[in-house]
Amino acid sequence: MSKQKPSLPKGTRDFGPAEMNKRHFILETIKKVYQKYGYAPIETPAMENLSVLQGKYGDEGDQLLFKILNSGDFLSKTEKTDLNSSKDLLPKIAEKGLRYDLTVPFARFVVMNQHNLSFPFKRYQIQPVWRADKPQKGRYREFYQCDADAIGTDSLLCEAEIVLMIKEVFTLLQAKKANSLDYSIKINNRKILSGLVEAIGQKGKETDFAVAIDKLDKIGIDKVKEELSSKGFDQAAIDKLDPVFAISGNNREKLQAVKSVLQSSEVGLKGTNELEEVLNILDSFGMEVPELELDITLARGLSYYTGAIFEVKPNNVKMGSISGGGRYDGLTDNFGLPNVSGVGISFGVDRIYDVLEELDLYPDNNITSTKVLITAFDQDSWNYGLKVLSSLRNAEIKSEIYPEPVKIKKQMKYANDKQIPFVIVIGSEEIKSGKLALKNMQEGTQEMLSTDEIINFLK
RNA sequence: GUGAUCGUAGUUCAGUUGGUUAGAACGCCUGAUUGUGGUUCAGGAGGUCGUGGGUUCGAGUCCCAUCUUUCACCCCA
Repeated sequence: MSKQKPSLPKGTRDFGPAEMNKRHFILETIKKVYQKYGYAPIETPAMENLSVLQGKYGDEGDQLLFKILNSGDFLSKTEKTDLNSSKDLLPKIAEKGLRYDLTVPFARFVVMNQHNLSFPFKRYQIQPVWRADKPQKGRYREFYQCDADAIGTDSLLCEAEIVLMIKEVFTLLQAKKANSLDYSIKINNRKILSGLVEAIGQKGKETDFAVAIDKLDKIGIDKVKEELSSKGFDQAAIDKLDPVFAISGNNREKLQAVKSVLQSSEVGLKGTNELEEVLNILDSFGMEVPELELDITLARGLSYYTGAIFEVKPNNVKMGSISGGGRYDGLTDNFGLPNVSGVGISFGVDRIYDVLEELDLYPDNNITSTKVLITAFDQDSWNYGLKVLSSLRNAEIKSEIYPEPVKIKKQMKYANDKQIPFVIVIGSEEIKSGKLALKNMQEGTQEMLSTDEIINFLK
């Protein structure tokens, strides 16, 4: 018998108590904001039928889906010739997959429950998703997304509220003011991108255009032009983009500049009008959002977006986007429910965790642990301690008793390791007098108090 | 998917041109302290050097494969 060392699948992690406390802080913050804006919680299964997932995320996305092998004798349904190609084999041996994001399962949920839902339907959903990616900085194979989506309305109020929610979440997360997260909420509209492609006479090449222009801040204008050229955009068309690359100023000024480039494109102008309306609504709220930045080059990879798109980028930490979203018109169409538009946002908890960790932004007293530990010298004291414990818990004081009356030193060490601030020591003298020793672990001081006095003190 | 990179005690890491019994710090356990943690002091336990092959009289060290880590590209939260 050889003992095997346990290990985790690539790109997955365990979380200890200290990490979970911080993660809960993030999750609770996001949840609080979602609820405040009228979103209701739902959950969907970890696995979906592959037919639901495939074809929604683009070719790259399909490759990153985790597939689940069919149960039983899965080979019995295959032919010898299927073994020649993974493409032929796959659908015969796997019909389920792990969810890749929360938006597509949500669209499925909406279609399946359309007759029970009241539209517009606003839901939030906080669950893990899985991607068969190669792990690297800020990239895991299992990670949590926190989505809020509003479906069944075209109102641009939803877009505006998304901006407000993003701002509120990141304001609340920065409980510790010593450092701060410098971030931008980037916004754009897929219709503007489509309009640009149309305006330069390259209609049909939207995807290549989006992929290339999205890299602008990373690789620069020249490289983007090179990439466009290599994707078959002719030089005259590329040159027409120069005014776009030159756009600067505040959000309103940028919008005006884009409009002039898009004069010939109906869809492009629709995009700029939508963005303008979002800015107007934000003004009506009377909220200043200096983090909001119109970025004509923002594209985002997911292929289902059709209107506004969002992305939140940290500026003082090297990390990809920590939040993203946008409007999608055709997602429920895939499942037989046309003409339903949705818009949503997703926070990437794992990346936000890494960013807050790097900037040391967690509040100091984030630990919700035991407040008092009862220790006992012998069995009689321990039995007495159970009554005390019961009283403490009835008074809603987080408390525990060391499970056995072992050496007091060991019990003390346990309290110390677990950072329990108070310890009650019970021995024969304490039982006799009814006054228990309450030790303050931080000060090292100790006083004799009755159980009631202890409860009043700790409450 | 492409290209690099890492792996030695619970943890972070040393380990010479290949050469006896693989070290340190921190942590852990025991005691100094039979009614008290965190400090101090003394002692102790703990490693088939990621895994599997190969070269060699001899491999932690060299070669190959594989898994894992980290990172860039592609793409993405």
